[in-house]
Amino acid sequence: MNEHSVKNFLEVNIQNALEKMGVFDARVEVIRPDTPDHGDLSTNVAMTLSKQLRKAPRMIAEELISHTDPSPFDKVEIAGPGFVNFYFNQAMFKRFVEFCEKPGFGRWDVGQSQPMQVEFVSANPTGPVTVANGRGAPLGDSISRLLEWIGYKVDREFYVNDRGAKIGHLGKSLEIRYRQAGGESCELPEEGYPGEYLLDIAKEMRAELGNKPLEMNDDARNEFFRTEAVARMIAWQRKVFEDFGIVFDRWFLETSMVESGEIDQAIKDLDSKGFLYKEDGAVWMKSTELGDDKDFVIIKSNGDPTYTATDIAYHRNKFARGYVHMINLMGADHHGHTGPMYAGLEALGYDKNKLEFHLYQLVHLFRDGKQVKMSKSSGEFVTLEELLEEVGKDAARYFYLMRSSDTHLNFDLDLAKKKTMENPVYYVQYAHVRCCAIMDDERAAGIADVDFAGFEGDAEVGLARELMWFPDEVRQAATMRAPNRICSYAERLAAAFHSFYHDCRVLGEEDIVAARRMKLVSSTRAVLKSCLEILGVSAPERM
RNA sequence: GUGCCUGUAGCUCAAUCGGAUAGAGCGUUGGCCUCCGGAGCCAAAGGUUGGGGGUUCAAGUCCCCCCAGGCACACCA
Repeated sequence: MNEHSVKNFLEVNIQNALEKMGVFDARVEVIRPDTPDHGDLSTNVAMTLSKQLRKAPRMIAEELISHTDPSPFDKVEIAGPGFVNFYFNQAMFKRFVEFCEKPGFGRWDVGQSQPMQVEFVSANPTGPVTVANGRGAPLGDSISRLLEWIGYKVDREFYVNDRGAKIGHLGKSLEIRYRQAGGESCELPEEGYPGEYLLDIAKEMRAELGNKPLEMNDDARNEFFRTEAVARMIAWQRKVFEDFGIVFDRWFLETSMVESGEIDQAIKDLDSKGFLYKEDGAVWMKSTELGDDKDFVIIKSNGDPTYTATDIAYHRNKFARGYVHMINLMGADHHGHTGPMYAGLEALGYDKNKLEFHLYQLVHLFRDGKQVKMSKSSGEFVTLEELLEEVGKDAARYFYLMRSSDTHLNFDLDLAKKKTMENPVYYVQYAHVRCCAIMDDERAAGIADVDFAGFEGDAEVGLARELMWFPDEVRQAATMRAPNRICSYAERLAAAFHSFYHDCRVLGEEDIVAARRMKLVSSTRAVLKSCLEILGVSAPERM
């Protein structure tokens, strides 16, 4: 329950009416009509109850209306096949708009402070985060924010694959770069990482440590460059995410599970449950017994655990931490990974419903109307860092978030850089700026204290009608893990405000009008600010 | 070949876990503003929701079959 929610408000009213009719178990759904002609709120409950009550929907609707407290409404109508449409009176608009500036407006307690975890990005520490896997960054962060808004305690986590062949190559590459930085002429191996970033890191280290690392014996030196490379890559990535407004609560190192024995233990447990067998020198998991379409390898014939094996151990570690729910954001290319993961965790007896894999589709960049080639060898930028430099944090985050994560994202760089109304992030931010401009005007002082009855006219009511949906939008967006819904809402609210701003003067009007409209302005400012906060976009006071 | 995602206005995308007449922005066309603002507002035109079946009071949404695009299908991570 949330007293600020218009949906909850009507749900309660309808539940009460239904109880008077002797119906106690109905699932009441409140719908926001697509046009004000259909009321401010609507319900289809008369239709859904039709079968159970063996009555025509319109008859149920009539009975429902006769048992409903009419005081909050101008009118209540039956429409179409049996919708019941509710039209708020002015006092109700006033009531809900007045919630907007209350602390906690839009927040819910559905999570009851229970711990939830969101793992996102988790890119290999072998290079910079790219624009493609960078989509997970604002997405994971905003989903986390939404979950916090509905009352969960959220841990943001980044899983670092700091083990295995690729990391070996990374360490080796760094060593070569280190030698090059010292004037040695040597070349990167075939599988090495050719990016300039390792050379930069090598130079930096060289300045600190001189020739010392090269004097170690082979094992110590390999280990040194490996761990040093990973540590410095993480530090770099962490910095980029911070510039993006994202702070991870935890960077979980895969190697920590080697030291703790968790990987071995996970494999042992899978074995003791009877899910493992040997074939072709490798150890396999019988995931087909759990409904998967093929078995997968747990231990390679060289004795190393596979990525899947360590990831099962990792998720087991997560489960042991007691989260009520875990979300794992991954690029769509990791899709094939979910089957084996679920199989492994199910085999170990965990409730797989607690773990949610959320896949996001790929990103395409467009510049000058043409798609930017994303190959690493091309000169065009591909890193998140470069994107930030080019379009700025606000536009980058907003553009990443404005589309549903399960469609491909066409990121228009030119549009993102435009400071015009075509650019949705400016459209929304500018609405906020306008609110601030009015409120900061010296004529604004003191006019808010006048009491008034409600809102008048299409522009005022239209804005009030949009404002009051914020809590329900938050709830819906959080439930669907869909920050893009907040973008849509913010754009609708901004549009309603720009329209209001055009039609209705605030400053200089007679007291009661000014006070009424100022209420809408300050409420809009508060709600827009909250929207932008969820998106991780700044809410400027002037532009 | 198998699995997943996508297909909606000229373009980019929405559409409340099945709701009413499928909506925005851009673009096009035409209007409005001596304003707290032009980084603005209003309006019009633009649709067989890829195609075909099915489920029901109701389908862009759910099920089945096609078509098209994308992504995966390793002893990589």
